[in-house]
Amino acid sequence: MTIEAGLKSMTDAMPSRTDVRNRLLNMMSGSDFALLAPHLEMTALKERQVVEVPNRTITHVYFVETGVVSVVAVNVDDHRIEVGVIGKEGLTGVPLILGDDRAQHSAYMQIGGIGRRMPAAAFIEALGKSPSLRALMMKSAQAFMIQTAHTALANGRAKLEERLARWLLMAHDRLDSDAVPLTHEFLAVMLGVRRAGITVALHSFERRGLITTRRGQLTLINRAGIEQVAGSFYGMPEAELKRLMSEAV
Amino acid sequence: MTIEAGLKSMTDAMPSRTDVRNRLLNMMSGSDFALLAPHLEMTALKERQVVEVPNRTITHVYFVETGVVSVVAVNVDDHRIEVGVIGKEGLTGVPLILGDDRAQHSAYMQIGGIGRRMPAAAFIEALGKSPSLRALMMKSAQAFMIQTAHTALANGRAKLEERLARWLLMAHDRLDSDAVPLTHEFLAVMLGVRRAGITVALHSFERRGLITTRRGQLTLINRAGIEQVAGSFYGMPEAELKRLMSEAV
DNA sequence: CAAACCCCGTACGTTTCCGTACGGAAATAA
DNA sequence: TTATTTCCGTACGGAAACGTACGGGGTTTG
Repeated sequence: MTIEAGLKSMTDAMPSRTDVRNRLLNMMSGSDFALLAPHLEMTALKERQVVEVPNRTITHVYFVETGVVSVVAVNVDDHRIEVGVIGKEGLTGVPLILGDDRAQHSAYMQIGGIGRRMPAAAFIEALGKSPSLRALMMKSAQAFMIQTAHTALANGRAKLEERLARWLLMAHDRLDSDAVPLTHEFLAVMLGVRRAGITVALHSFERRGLITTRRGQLTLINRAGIEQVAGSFYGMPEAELKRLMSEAV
Repeated sequence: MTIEAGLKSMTDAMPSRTDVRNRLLNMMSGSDFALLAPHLEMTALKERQVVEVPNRTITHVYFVETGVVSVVAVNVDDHRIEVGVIGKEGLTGVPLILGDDRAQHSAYMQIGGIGRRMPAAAFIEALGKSPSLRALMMKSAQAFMIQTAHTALANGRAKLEERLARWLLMAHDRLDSDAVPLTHEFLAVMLGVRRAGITVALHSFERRGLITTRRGQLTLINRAGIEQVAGSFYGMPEAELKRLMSEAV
């Protein structure tokens, strides 16, 4: 199926489908891809690069291929916390899918990578033309919403170590390597806790043989063990994503 | 406009628009209302009545008119926390709007009331027929999503008193009275904290003249004061709801 | 009208995490 | 190489909320 679709898109002038690593672009029908392809632009997504600013119009949607986007809710009092992450399974600009043109949250590359982007207007136009594309994008939005709900659950009920484990697993799912290139400081911002709290927790993980650490980087070496730490705070949104995407044919 | 639309729908056999108190049903076009009306059924929404069960197909959508629905995320380990509330501004069954037929979360009447409900299948069919209805429902879904994101923020960063104040304000927005008929126990479940913690916090509110309390009920008597306690954890989702609904014409 | 139940007030020791802060080691810039 | 910056390890007192529990006063039920 993938091969067939890939070959089909080869006949188009636009980016060949075979080298696209975003899962949504991969799985959508050839005709939906053809609708988007003329507007897709390959782009580097550098660490800390901002893709959405709260209260501002969304200019582009980004189909992430490698790297991880953090979506961070911000208060007027500068309280902030991550409400979701986006990687190769998704795209930024979820509000556009629901007919809103503005970002409520801050979104930026937490871990650098690459992706394809297209202007918001072109994306909206394509959505208007294709019910099947719309359906797929809405399932993606739904998956993101489930993730956010579980972030709320974890924030309210889980301990620091459980939340940290959950975050590492979500990042790992979206990376091609076991290395997570992040400082304690940034992990702390995402989870809304002290930097020192992260340091201590990671130490504990390391002592238990779950990860190794270096300055500005940590590496998962026992994923199953980390899953055990996260317990039931990890997994449900991931299973739902799988379900939604398989339903989407 | 409302009058005109109201008169128009009077010509139909189905529920007259004038006595409908759900804001979405109020504001949608006469033709969209006509699309739904034949399937709408007036229904009592009793305290603790379950409207959605996790992992089960959604049978009906409920347009709430009075009362408050709690949407509660549940873990396999029975950790639970409220991720959103729905009142007269919205409807239950948000996943249906996004093309999913299942509920991820538990949803039940936290405060009893009345509403109109319709079978999921009929709702989906109506969505398929009317782009404008779809647009309105998606804006509603978007508003709910924003609320959930801010619940995640509050759960992660706010103190118990701030979160409790936020919850009381959100409930108050959806009630016609200043009385909130709830036990400490249920407030505790929603916020994911100890019952005793709620008791102490409410006491503090009462001492400060913000509320009065009775067994199984509390009454807001100084809303501005409660807003001050909630600080910036309250308000943003409410403002966004307003914006989204006014944009929706 | 008594028994049972539910709800609230209160208490105490404990856990978790915070705020803050300081110094040293590693990386980067000059 | 040296200076500067960034990042990490560690520490300490304190705040917030937890788990648990007990009793008493309302409210419902038999």
